Amino acid sequence: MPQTKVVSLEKLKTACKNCGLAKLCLPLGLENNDIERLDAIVQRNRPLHRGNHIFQTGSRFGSIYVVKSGTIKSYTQCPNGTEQVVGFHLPGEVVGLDGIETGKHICSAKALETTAVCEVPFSRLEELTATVPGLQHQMFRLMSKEISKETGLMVLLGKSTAEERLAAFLLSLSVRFHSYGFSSTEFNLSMSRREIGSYLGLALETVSRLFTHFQEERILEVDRKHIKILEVDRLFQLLSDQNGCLERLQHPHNTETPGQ
Amino acid sequence: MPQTKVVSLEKLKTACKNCGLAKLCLPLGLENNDIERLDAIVQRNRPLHRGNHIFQTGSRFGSIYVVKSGTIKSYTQCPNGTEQVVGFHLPGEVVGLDGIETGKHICSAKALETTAVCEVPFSRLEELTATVPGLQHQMFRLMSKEISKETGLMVLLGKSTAEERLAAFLLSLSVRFHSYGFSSTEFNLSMSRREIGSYLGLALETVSRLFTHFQEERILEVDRKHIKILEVDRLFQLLSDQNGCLERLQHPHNTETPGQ
DNA sequence: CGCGTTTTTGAAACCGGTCAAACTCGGTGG
DNA sequence: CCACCGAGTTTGACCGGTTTCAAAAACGCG
Repeated sequence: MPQTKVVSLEKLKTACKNCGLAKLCLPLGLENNDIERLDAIVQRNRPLHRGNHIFQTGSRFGSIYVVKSGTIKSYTQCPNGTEQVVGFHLPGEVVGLDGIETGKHICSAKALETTAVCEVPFSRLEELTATVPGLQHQMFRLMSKEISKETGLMVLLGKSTAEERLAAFLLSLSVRFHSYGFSSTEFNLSMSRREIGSYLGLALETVSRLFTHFQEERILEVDRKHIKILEVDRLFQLLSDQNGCLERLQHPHNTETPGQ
Repeated sequence: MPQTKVVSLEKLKTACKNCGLAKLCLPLGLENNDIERLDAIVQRNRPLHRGNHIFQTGSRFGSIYVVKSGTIKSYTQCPNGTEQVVGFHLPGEVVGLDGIETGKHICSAKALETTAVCEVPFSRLEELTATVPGLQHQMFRLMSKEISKETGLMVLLGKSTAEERLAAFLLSLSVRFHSYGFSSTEFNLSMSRREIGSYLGLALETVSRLFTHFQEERILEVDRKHIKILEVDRLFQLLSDQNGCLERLQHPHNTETPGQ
């Protein structure tokens, strides 16, 4: 392997720190200048405060966003006032793909805590994906992953009990935190019980009861927003008993290299 | 407008008849030879019989498929034997996008009746999307639509009652049949009560009861697989009462031209 | 015609939702 | 410094929609 490859990887790591989207390029070994070109179109906005919106339902779609730190909640507002959470986005994850089809966002996205995002203007990204073939493939993969993730959630919401849903949710968070370099067993929930419930199709009281139940069972230690997972295996058991198919669908983060 | 444009549209219609994917190009006005190139990579396989698989869970991903006629069901098999339906695909709709990310399909797809599909080898499609910029955008739109559709279903499964789910399902079928040139008020269900229930997260008995209930209410006429919608408005009412947000999410088939 | 599959219908059990009240915590202002 | 307030959470009791179990009926197919 020539020296340029090493330099390229070094560049990549820097770019990766700047913007989670660059992670996409890693399996691909893009050329030096390609990475710079990707990096160049990324806009780094100032951090969002709790409650700030990235975009709202119906607003014009122009960019996709990569979470650098913090948490983004995407949700829809029903006419009767209640909101329905459709996703939580952790560092490294992408928000806003829903708007591509119609040119308008079909849901709103707001920060649950102080959050930094990278804005990637979509038209400029498309120019780039057209000229960098590997990048196009990565975009397809990214969107395919989003589809798989939602399919998994569908299965969860369609078949599972409240217990299974919360277990799956906690494991999903655990896996995702881990893959982004945080602890997989101890973390803070940035969302409320109500928001978890909305996401999982449960009443907030049910979520609360389940947390205390898991604590009584010594599966978790719960202190308000702080979660410590004591027995991951028992959480997994709760899923695999009924819905083994979830493991496949729910955790698309065991990213193996494609076509290999 | 020059003559070539007219010829182009003529070609398009032919291509459209051959393969639903070509529909994607319509809003774009692709050049003559571009359409031919798209058309050239499409493989037309012989019709599938009821029960035949297009692909199965874990099999290598190589192509996406466009339904020409009939119905495809995509589903996952849980280890305890029960299956979970994750989608029904009508003529004009695409199957197999889930496999792009990992290179393996995460669900199985089989024909519910005699069904014809076009096979589009993905690597060749990618070559084409890289050289035909408009086609790339259409692919992004297609995948974005898939994401929106699943988001809508998530909301449906998370919040709604059994009645609302079946109403949404019937309306979704109605809209889709209509947009593909069939009657929007009278059609045959190619799937069983059990499959509908699995898809909507309900027991098959519940689905059956709801059909008789809708019939008693004179909203539907049901004769086994044959459905006649008597009062579309009342079906819509069932949704809008609680979940007005579904209208936006559930029916991404009101395709307006993007960015306009 | 007879068999198996699908659908319908009934009755009982249960999970989770709803309503209501108590409690905790963080923040604010007297 | 503490009393107060409101949002978020916990806990309890009750209710209702769905599931489950069971059996009969309808239909499709050989």
